[in-house]
Formats: sequence, C-alpha cells, structure tokens
Amino acid sequence: MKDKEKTTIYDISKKLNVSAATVSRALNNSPKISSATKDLILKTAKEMNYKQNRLAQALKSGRTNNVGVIVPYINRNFFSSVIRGIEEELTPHGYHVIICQTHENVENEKKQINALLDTQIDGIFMSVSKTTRQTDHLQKILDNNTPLVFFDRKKEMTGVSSVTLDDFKGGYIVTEHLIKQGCKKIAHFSGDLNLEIYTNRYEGYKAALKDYDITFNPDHVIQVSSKIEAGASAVEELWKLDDCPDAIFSAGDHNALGAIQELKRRKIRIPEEVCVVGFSNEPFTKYMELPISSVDQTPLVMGQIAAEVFLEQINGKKSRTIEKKVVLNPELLIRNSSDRKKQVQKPVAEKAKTSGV
Amino acid sequence: MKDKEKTTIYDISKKLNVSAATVSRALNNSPKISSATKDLILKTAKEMNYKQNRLAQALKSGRTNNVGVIVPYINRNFFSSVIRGIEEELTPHGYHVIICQTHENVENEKKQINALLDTQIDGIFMSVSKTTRQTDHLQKILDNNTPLVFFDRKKEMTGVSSVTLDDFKGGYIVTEHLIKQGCKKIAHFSGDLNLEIYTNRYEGYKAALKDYDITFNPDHVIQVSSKIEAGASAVEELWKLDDCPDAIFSAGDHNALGAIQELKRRKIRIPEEVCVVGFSNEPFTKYMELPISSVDQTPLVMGQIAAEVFLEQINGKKSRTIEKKVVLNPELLIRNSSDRKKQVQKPVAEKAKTSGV
DNA sequence: TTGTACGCGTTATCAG
DNA sequence: CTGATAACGCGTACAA
Repeated sequence: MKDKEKTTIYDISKKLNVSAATVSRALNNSPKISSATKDLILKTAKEMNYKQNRLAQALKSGRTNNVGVIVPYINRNFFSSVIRGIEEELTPHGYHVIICQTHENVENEKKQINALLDTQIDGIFMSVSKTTRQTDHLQKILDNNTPLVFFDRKKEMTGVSSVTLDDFKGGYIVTEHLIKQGCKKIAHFSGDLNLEIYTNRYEGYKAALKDYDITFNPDHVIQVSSKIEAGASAVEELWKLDDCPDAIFSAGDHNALGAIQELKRRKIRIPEEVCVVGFSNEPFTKYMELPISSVDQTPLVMGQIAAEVFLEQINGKKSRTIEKKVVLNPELLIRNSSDRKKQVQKPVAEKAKTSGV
Repeated sequence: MKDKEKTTIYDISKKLNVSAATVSRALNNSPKISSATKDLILKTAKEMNYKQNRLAQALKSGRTNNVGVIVPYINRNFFSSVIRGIEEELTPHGYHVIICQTHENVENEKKQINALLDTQIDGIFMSVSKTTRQTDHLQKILDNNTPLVFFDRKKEMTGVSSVTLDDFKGGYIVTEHLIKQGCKKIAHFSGDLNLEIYTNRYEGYKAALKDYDITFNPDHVIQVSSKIEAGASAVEELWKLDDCPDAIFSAGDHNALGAIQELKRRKIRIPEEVCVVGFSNEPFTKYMELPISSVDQTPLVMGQIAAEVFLEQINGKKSRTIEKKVVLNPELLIRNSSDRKKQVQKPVAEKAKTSGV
C-alpha cells in the first residue's frame, strides 16, 4: 500500500518493453499510436497505480493549473462568496485556487503578487485594497504575460478584464426607492472614496436626487469607515444639524446597522420617521428584528463570471490583450427598514448585461 | 520591460563565464563559494531580473510549498476565519494555501483529496463533511506520506494530528450557565450526530444536567438541520408537549435565531420565560436587537494553531507518525437572550490547553 | 573554490 | 506507428 516510490512512465515502459515516449503518447491520447498498445499501456498504468507528476508536466508546459485570488480579507461574506464562485467554476477545469489576503494594505498586495508570479500561477483574480493608488505593481502581472481579472474593486488599466457591480445604478435605485417612500432629505454614508465602488454609489445617489429635483445637500454626506460605531457617530453628527434627514442611504451594511441602533436609542421610528438602506446584503441584514433593506451584489455570480472570463482569455487563440468588462446589475432588497408601504418583499432587479470591448 | 523569456541560471553563467552550478550555489547561499563571485553573481542576477523557477525547484526537491485546505463551504464565517488563520501563519514561511470545498458531500471530498495529492501539495488541512463515515480515502493521504491535520471536525485516525474545540466542555458550560439562571427544563437542539462535535456538545449537556441533579428528558432533545426554519419548527414541536422547556441550548446559531423568532411570535418573553443560547458566535448573534448568547470557537486561533502543528510536523526530524491533539477552550459569551441577571457581558473562558500524545 | 555531469518526470522533435 | 534523444530549469555528488 505504501508505495513511497511513485511509478513513472519509465517503470511502465520497462515493464512493457516499449519506450517512455510511447507511454506518454498513450496517456495523452495521442492519435499517433495503435489502440492495441494504448489500451495495454493504460491498463498496466492503472495496475501499477501510476499518477502523472503534475510538476514535471508543469515544468515542461509552463502551466501549473493554479490561479491566485487576492482579496483584502478572506473571512468577509462578500469575498468568501466570490471565491466560492470562482472555485466552483474552475475546479471542473482542473484548476486550483490559491488565496491571498492583503489586509487592505498595498504593501502586502505587492508581496502577494510577487509570490504568486514566483510560483507560476496561470492567472490572477483580484480586488484591490483601499490603499492601492498606483498601478505599477499590477502592471508587472501583465508584463509577466499573466492574465489578470479584476472583480468588484478594479483599477482602470488597458488590457485588463473586470467583473463589477453597476454601483452607480445601485446608488441610484436606492435613492430613487427612498424618494418614492416620500423621503426628501436623504443622507448618504459614503465609504473610502479612493475606491471606485464608493464614488460610483455616491454619483448614483446624486444623479437620482437631480433627476427628482431634490437639492443636493453636502452636509448630508459623511464619509465613514465600515464599522458599526461609525454609523452611530454619523447619526450623532447629522442630528446636530438644523434640518435632520428623513432617510439614510449607507454604502455599507454595518454603518446602516449602527445608524439604526443610534436612531432607536433616540426613539426615532423606522421607517416612519427615517428610512434606512444599506449595501452588500450581509447575512445579518435579513435576520434582524427590523430587517434592513440592502443591495445584493450577487457575489457568487460575480465569482463564476470572473472565472468564465478567465477561461475565455486562456483558451482564446486571439490576442491576449482582449479586454472584457462585465457589469452586473444590483438587486435592491426592500425590507422593513425602508418600507413605509409594507410592500411584499421583492427584488428590484434586471438581468446582467455584459459589454465586450 | 516585457521579457517574455525568463532568465535562467544558464543565462547568468554564460554572461559571467562561470558554470551554472556556481550560479546555483551563489543563489542558495552555499558555503562552498567565494564571497567575491557570490556577490558578483547575486548582483548580475538582480540586474538581469532573475527569478527562480519554483517548478524546477519543486520537481527537484519534491516539495511545492503549497498546502491544501478542504472544508464543506468556504463562505461560512467559521471556515473562512480558520482559513484566514492558516493563511496568515503559513504565508511568512513561503507556503501558499489552496482551498477546496466539499459541499458536505463525501464524494467531492474524495475527488478533492485526489486532486490535491496529484498536484503534490506538502500537506492537507481538513474538516470532514457531514456525510463522511469511512476513512479509507483519508488513509490514502497518509499512505502518500503527506501530513494531514484535522481541524474542528475530525475522524479518529492514528498518526493524524488535530486541532479541535472542547465541545464537551462547550455543551457543559452552556448548560451550567442556564441552570444558574434558574432554568430547570433545558431543551437541546442537536446537530448531525454523525459528527463528533455535535455528540460532544450533547454529552456535555447531559453531563451538566447530571451534575446538577436535573433529570434528563429525551423529549427535550431534537436533532435539527442548521437552518433558521429548523429552529422554529423545533419550538413548535416542543411547545406541543405537556411541560414546555424554560431554556433552549442550540448547537448552532441559526437554529437559536429561528427559535427566538418563533418564541417571539408566541409572545413568550426572553430571557424571563425562556433562555436561549446558541453555538458558534456567528457575527449576527451580537448584532441582534436581542443579542444571542453563544459559544465562540476562536476560529482564527484554530487556524493558526493548525498551521503551527503542520510546521512542527514538517520540520521535525523525528518520526512522521507523531500525533498531536490540540484542544481549544470554548468561550461562552453571555448576552441578553439568556441573561436574567443583567450581568456585564464577559466571556467565561480559560486558556487553551494542549496535550501532546 | 569551481566545473562536469546527471537526474527529477514529462513532452516534443525527428528519424526510422 | 514507435524509439531515441533533447529539453524544461535547477540542485548536487563527484571530480578537478
């Protein structure tokens, strides 16, 4: 049982008095081999419990069948779900997924990229960290001729495909929904504006206000970190103002939760006096006693599509510089925290649209 | 910039008129080389932008510096946190983490193991799936001379190390806590009893009852799936009984949540009439309006320690059959759902203890 | 201290 | 259809 010594194609070739090349051909389904010897070889290979040495193969072919995924943190529902999607899509194709975390630190990002390139992965999926501004280290990936696919958090780079959410639309539909609930003074909790996702949500918010002739009030926009406490403090700030908001659109669920906690403490009724909507559809939002409206980012689908884009890029005989931008549609899940009309909960969604370039 | 052709030690050797062996020695810090040539080689290596080919290296050494992690699902807070712990501990040592999911299906588990062994990983970390009963496929890992470390969900196998929670104690301290709240009819929602973790929690529960002279009532034990609805239905069942429970100890947080929802629907006051405690300390438990008491499993620490155990095993020159069992202590976090005395929230915890064998 | 030569396991090229 | 041989890039015993 314990065959410490692995059997190689040479072992098989010796036993059968054929050359190693013939064995290799049999194993690789080469057309230039008689089916008789082929069957024989395959049979004895199985008998001898032969396993291909993927390392030798990789050394020869230059392909490892490993891909890397770089995310800020793996134990966040959104990211782990995207990774799950990638894994499920790629495993059937023989790929393995190597994961790396950056802790939102661009220095770690550089290290992880170098480490991945060192180990010869066949591609990299990534969501950039908050502190990433320059793209030189990302360019290294391309210079190395390694396919790169951004998901969710991307940087503008020519020749790089990406799968993202239509965050502008996300911000727009949330704001529109709040307006239709009768809200006229809608505050916005924004995330780190270095990230496109947050500027886009912000822009969507402003666009909706404009479309519905509501004057934009800069005092009602606060940039917060993604902590619960940050949401609570933001409410404290806002309620010092002369005219308090009648709605809050937070770019993150944790802030929304913090805001709700603080509003409750102040005996402000939700959604009657103030409506609240978050973003990300974190699992907890629907478990709350007062379920929180939120925007679902379909992370599983995002991962699957990112994987598909990668596969297309790998298999395409065409130029490597093909660039595909897939934009997924956000789904607004209306729950009690913003539902003044007690509608039946239903997603405001559309099908995903893709736009090749 | 785009050097599609990677530079090898031969390129360096040619340029410097030395042998490739000398270059190799310089790069590997061999003692049998003059510091003059060594410095020269290192310098030009950097100039020529030389990168080691890890594949060739791996082929030669038989070590890939990749490890595999097999879990039921990656996008569950507990598992993704363990993986995060492993990743953070192993990255500084040059290892990469490859992740695989089984979807709680033993057939997938077999496939993933085979795939990992194929790619020559240096070790496997795993939490077995619910449907895993036989251990033949796990034995294959050992026969292949690959280190295996179980975490959380293990199987009894000689020669395999594991890092687990003291689930018996977890069950015990929860039950004891409920008794001290004045509860006398404590129900238990158990998980799949094929898994040790759930039988141990169950045993701990029974032991505490016994120690405090409370008669065990089998009608108060229900085996449920880990869904919210399952917790609600279990309450329905229990409240059909003549004597309803005055406490619920659920082996999972989602069931506990479902139970609470159903109890509220029935206008039963928590914790005054019924105390509820869950298990796992899922993030949502502390966000609820009525925060749910739960047992923390310190997943990050679990991952870190699993990684340490692996490193010890790899580096130990001693027998490979060393077997180390690390048992972590559970932390009961008392929150409002079971706190009749309004104590200040504090963990009932002790330091981790380890027991080598 | 340095160079030579070989092996890790596979695949691809070129003859036969 | 099959066999011999080189090559992928590196490390290392052995010889010099």
